[in-house]
Amino acid sequence: MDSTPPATRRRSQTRARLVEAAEELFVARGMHGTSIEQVCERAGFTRGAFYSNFASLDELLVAVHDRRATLAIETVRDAVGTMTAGDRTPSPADVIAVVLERLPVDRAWHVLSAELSLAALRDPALADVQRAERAALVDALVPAVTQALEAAGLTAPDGVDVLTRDLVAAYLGTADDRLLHHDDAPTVRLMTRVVAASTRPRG
Amino acid sequence: MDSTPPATRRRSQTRARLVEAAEELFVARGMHGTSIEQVCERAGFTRGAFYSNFASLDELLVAVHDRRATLAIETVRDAVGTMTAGDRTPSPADVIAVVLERLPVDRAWHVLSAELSLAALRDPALADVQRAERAALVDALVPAVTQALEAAGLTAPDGVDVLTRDLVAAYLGTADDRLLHHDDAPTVRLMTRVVAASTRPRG
DNA sequence: TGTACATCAGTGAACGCGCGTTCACTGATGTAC
DNA sequence: TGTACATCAGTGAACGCGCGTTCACTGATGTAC
Repeated sequence: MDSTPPATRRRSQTRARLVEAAEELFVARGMHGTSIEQVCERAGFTRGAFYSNFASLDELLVAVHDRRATLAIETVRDAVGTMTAGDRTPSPADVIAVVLERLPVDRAWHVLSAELSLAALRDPALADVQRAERAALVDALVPAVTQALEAAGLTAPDGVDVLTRDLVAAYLGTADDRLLHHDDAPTVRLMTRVVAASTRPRG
Repeated sequence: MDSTPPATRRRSQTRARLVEAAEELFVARGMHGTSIEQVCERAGFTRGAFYSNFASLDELLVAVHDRRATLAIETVRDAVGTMTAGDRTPSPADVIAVVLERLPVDRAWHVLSAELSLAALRDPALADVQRAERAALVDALVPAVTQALEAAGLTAPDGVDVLTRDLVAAYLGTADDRLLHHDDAPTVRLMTRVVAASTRPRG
């Protein structure tokens, strides 16, 4: 997307500040409700700095998402690591609870995902970004699900990766309800149903 | 939302033309990528006509959604009616297949829903619109699900409405995949799983 | 049914601002010696 | 370690356009008689 990689330290710091400012503004007002000038002003630069680092707002959106996705993956890995380190072996319900609790899928994440979804429906390059991001999230979750199934004495006939993808879909499909009602129950119920229907006792 | 109801025939025609133009543009360029001037130009009016009929772009978005939602509900009812009229009694798989085939949840619908989701996260009034729209869709589907369960000799212990809501969530959670990969399989699989986990043999 | 009148929906011109984009420049950063 | 120089990142002013918003107006629509 960007032709020249950030060479100097100064440059990468500028990029980082622009990306952070853009993230805050995109969440608050939407990507198309945000002007390049607003991003630069919040980051403490003049508009020229933007053009020296990015070609378009879309490119900024991708950078914002790269950052978010990286943080999300790290958080998931940490959560999985914590479960592994404990004495008790986790059940599927434990995994669902822990992931729900730790996943940084808050209002901000949801807003940015919706923005990316919209952009992806209009630009194939952004569709690839979205697909890659979703896949990375699923990959990061697979070990947790695998481990939980083993602990519970269950197998997933279609494969753990398929089950994990279904769980993420269930999670995202109930996102509107969850965020607007502030109630995890529908999400937990649907995810539990998915696990029940997609697993069998080991043997 | 709008203080004065469309009184005269002329007025309601103007509104309708503005709403249609807005829908096309919102789908193509996004709500915030669309200017009031563009809407008016496409509808064949000057900008004053917009201000004579709507207070803001948000109000136009609501009008666009009201129209879409009405059409979607009608389509679903027709599909349900068709199934009822036939000789065979439908199975759950039939219901899933028919609804998937007939639901007007194409790219355009998805774009508009994403726009509404975004707007709803910033404006409680729009969140109510979104909630009502989702609820109306679920309500329209409940008879089809009820009928399919009866035909298959199944009951839904948590209630058909809950199951239907889960099915819609499953459908929406796989929307990105479905639209980007042009593959219904993940959706069908997830919905089938939900039915399997949420029903029991009648008895 | 026709005429006179009142209402009001949409016109179109005008104002001005925010912002995208460009570009000659400056001063900060890194390098060679 | 210090100095001279080259590079290049970000500045800030300038240009102009698209568009939001307003408003006095006109001519289309509906009503009273």
